[in-house]
Amino acid sequence: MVKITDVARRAGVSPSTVSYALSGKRPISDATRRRVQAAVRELGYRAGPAGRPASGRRSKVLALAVPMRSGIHVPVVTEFAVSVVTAARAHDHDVLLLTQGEGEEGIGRVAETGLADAVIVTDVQLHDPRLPLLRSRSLPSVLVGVPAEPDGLTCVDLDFRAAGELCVDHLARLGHRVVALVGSPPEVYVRRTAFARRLVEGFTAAADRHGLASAVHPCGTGRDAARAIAERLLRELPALTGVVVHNEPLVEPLIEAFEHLGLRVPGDLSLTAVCPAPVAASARVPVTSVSVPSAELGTRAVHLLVRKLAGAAVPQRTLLPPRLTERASTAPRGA
Amino acid sequence: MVKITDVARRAGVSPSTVSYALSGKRPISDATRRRVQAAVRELGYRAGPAGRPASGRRSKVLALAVPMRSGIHVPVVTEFAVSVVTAARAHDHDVLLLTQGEGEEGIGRVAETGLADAVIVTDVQLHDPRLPLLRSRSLPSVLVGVPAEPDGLTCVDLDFRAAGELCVDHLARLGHRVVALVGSPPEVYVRRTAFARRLVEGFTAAADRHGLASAVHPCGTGRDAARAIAERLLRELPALTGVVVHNEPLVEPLIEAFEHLGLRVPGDLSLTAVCPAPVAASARVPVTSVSVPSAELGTRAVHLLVRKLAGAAVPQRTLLPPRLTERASTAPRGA
DNA sequence: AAGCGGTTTCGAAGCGCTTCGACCGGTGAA
DNA sequence: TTCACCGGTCGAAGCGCTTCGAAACCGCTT
Repeated sequence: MVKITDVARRAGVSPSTVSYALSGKRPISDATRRRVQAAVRELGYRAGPAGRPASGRRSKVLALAVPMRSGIHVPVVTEFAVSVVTAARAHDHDVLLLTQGEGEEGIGRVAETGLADAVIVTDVQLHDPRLPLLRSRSLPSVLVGVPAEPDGLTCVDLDFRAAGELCVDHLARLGHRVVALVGSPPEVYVRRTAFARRLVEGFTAAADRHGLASAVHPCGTGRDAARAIAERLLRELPALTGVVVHNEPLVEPLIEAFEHLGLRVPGDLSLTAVCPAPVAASARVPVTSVSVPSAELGTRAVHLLVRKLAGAAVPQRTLLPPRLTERASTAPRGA
Repeated sequence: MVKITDVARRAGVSPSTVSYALSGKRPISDATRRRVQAAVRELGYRAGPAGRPASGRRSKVLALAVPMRSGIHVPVVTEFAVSVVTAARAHDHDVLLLTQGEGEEGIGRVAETGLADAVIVTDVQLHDPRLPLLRSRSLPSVLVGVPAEPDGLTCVDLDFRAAGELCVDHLARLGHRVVALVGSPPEVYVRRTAFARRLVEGFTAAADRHGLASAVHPCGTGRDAARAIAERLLRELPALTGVVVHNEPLVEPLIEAFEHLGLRVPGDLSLTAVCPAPVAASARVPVTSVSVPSAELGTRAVHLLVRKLAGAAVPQRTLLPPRLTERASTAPRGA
C-alpha cells in the first residue's frame, strides 16, 4: 500500500503538503501541486481510510439498511441498492450493506463504532422500531418511506397517496364507476408499512371524490391467490370494471385469472398497477402503471444524505410525484 | 462515541489492559477482566474500527463485488448477497457493496486503500478482467464461479457440469432419447461466463454418454423468445421429448409456449430446469429442477475468506454437488 | 533478607492521515 | 531601508486502538 509519506518523499515535500495539495484546504503553489500530482500518479497513491476515521474525520462510508422482509419485491430493492451505490460513488463514498436479523442492532453498531458516517434506512414502517435509534444518535440518516411521526427525520418516497389517486383518476376519466384495489400481502399491512397504507388512502379518497363504488383487498401472491381474489371481487362487485393492483408478483397471475373467468383485459376490465416499469411492460397484456422509481429514490436518498453530512439543511419530506404510463390494459368502459 | 480510554478510566486500568482484556491476547487476572467487562457494559463500549486499520490491523470489512450485468437473475444475486452479509456478521465482519461501472476500479480501490480486508467476486467470467488484479494484489479473495485459469485463486460454485449431467441422466433414466438444452441469453455465452458453458459441457457429455440425440440453444428471455425457441426446437427435433432449461425467467414462458403448441408437460414433454427452487416450485407446472444454492454459496464464500484471512490454507476449488428435486414436470417417455 | 521466576499491568510507540500553529522568504508600503 | 503582511511550506500533535518491552508485584526458595 502506497502511503502519503511515500508520495511526500517522492515529491520532495512534507506529508502535510501532500495532504493540502490533494485536499485543496490550503493554498499550494502550482509548481508543488504539480509535483505532488505527478508523484501520486507515478506511485498510484490513493488516500486510504486508514488514518482518516482515527483522526476524527469521516470514513466516507454510507450504511444501507435493507430489511429483506417477506412481501417486498426483490428486484425493486436491488435496483434501489444499485442506484445507492452508484450515487454514493459519485460522491466519493462507499456503501456498507446491512440486512435484517441485524438491522436494528446493525444500525446501532455502525453508529457507535463510526464504521459509517450515515445510514439509509429502507422499508420504513409506520412505527418503526429503528426510529428511536435514528433520532437519539447523532447519526445522520435518510429514510426511504415515511413513518407516522416523521418529525426531525429526513424521508424520501414515492408519493403513494398521489399514486393511488392517479390510478383512480385515470379509471374514472375512462368512465369506470366501480373500482377495486388489490393490495399487497396482508403482512405488509399488519406491519403497517407506511407506503401501502398511503396508497390505500389515496385510492379511497379519489374513489370517494369521484363518487365511485370501491373496495380494497389485500392479497397474497401466486396463481391461487390471484384466482381466489378475482372470483371474490366479481362475486362481491358484479359491476366491477376497474382494478388497481399494488402487488408486483400478482400483476401477471391476476390478468390470467380474470381472463380465465372470461373477462378480457382491457375489453371487459381495465387494470392499472403500481409497480416497477419492467413488470408492467412485460406482462401478457402490457399494463398501464405508475412505476416505482427505485433508482431515483436511491439517488435522491444519497444526495440528501451527502448534503446533510455537509451540514446543509434538507427538506424533511421529499415525495416524488407519481407518473402514470398508459399501456394496453386500460380502455374506456364498454369500449 | 465511547472510547477505550473511557472504559479504562471507569475500570481503573490502563487502555492497554482494556485492549488485552477484550482481545484475550495476553493473560489478564480474573478480577480485572471482570471490572473491565462491567465497565464495557455500563458504558456501552464497542471497539470502533477507528484506530484499527490505522495501526495496520484488519478493518473487519469484506467487499462484495456484484457486477449486475444483464442476463443475470436478480433474486439469485440478492439471495446470495444477503447470505454473504449474514455469514459475514457471524464472523464479526461487515460487507461493503461494490457494483459494476466501478467493479474493476472498485476492487483496486478497496485493495489499495485497505478499506476492506478481502473481496468476494461474483459473476466470474472465463477470462475475467478482474483476475489480474486479484492475483497481483495481496488482497485475499474468493471467486464465485470458476475462470479458465483458476490457479492461485480460490473459487466456489455450484458444479454446473454435474448439474447438466444430472438433468440429462434423469431424462435418460425416464427413457427420453432426444433432448435439448435451452440456455441462457446469448450475451452470457459471449461474455463466456464460466458457469453457463460448464453446464453445456455437462449436458453434452451426458447426452453423448447415454447415446442421446441432443441440441443446445441459447435463448433470450420473454414470451416471444420462448415461443420462438419452442417452435424451432420442434421443427429441428421432431422427436424431442426432453428439455433442460438453464434460464430462470424463461421457465414459465417456455412451458406456456409448449402447451400453446399442443404439447402437455409432462405428458408429451419432460422438462427440467437449473434455477432457484422458488422459480421451479411456483411455475404453472412445478418443475423438476437442480436448484442454484445461492445462499449456501454465499456462506461458503465467506467461510473460505475468513479462513484465508486467518492464514489457513483453503481448497482452490469448492464445487457444490448439484441436487435434483423431482417435481411435476418430468415423467417417463410415453407415459 | 536477598534473589528468582512468574504473573499482571502499565507506558510509550506507532499505524496513516489531517490539521493547527508557526516559520520562512519575498513583496509592497512607509 | 525597515516592517508588516502574505502566500507557501513544514513540523508536531492528535485521532482510537494495538502491541512491544519493561516495570511492578507476588510468593518462594535459599
